[in-house]
Amino acid sequence: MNIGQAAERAGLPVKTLRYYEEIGLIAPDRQPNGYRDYGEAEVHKLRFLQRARGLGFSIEDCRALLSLYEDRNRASADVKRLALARIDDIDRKLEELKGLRATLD
Amino acid sequence: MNIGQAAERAGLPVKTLRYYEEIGLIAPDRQPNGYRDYGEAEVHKLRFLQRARGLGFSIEDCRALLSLYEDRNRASADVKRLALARIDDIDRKLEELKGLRATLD
DNA sequence: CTTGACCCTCCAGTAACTGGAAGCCCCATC
DNA sequence: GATGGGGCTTCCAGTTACTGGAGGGTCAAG
Repeated sequence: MNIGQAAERAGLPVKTLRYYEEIGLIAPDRQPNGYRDYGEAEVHKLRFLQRARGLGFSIEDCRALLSLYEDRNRASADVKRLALARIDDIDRKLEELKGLRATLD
Repeated sequence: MNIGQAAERAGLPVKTLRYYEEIGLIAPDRQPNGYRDYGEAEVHKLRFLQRARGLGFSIEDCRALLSLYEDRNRASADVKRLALARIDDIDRKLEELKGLRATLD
């Protein structure tokens, strides 16, 4: 699918998808006419990025999270450690959000 | 207190505190020697900023949240609407975080 | 065969820091 | 009272993660 539809489905601006390709995060195929060609897998990852970025994870965090996501079958110690660390981050963020919400409420 | 201690207590780099002053977010007094002088109220707000920024709220969001925080007694319709919108944001973020956590888990 | 909505690249600008140079302030120690 | 170190000041340049815009190609519809 073209970049516009992929962007729409991921909830991200077209510009951001091009930027993600530039930095080597999500590299879609190209159609014969030069247009980027996104598949379901790409859209899935883009959605993941959209959420993670919105929650304050850096691009480099996301790159690591994505590699996790891709190699979920590979169970290296590194990958496990990373996953656990991220889950800790997330739990901390959850607590913070709850606190923020309570303050506002 | 000096900027170093305030930064330490807020969990933010010294540079960031100076930046926040520059953009008019948190403006501490000055000591006779020209050093910035942070009080408890400032530290409190800085901690709030630290958390909200880490959760992906923009500086402008934070500026609004802070004004909310300061005028919590003033109950204008605007302020209420803003608070409710932010709580919605937070609830959405909470859901997203839970989803992310589940994926990783 | 033109018009409008897409798409492409490239380059410049913005948001929110981040690092570094050059220099003042303050306290401790020789 | 000079001196050394750590923390403070301003200013300016660099980085990250986009964002906007110019200039131009592509494609389906009329």
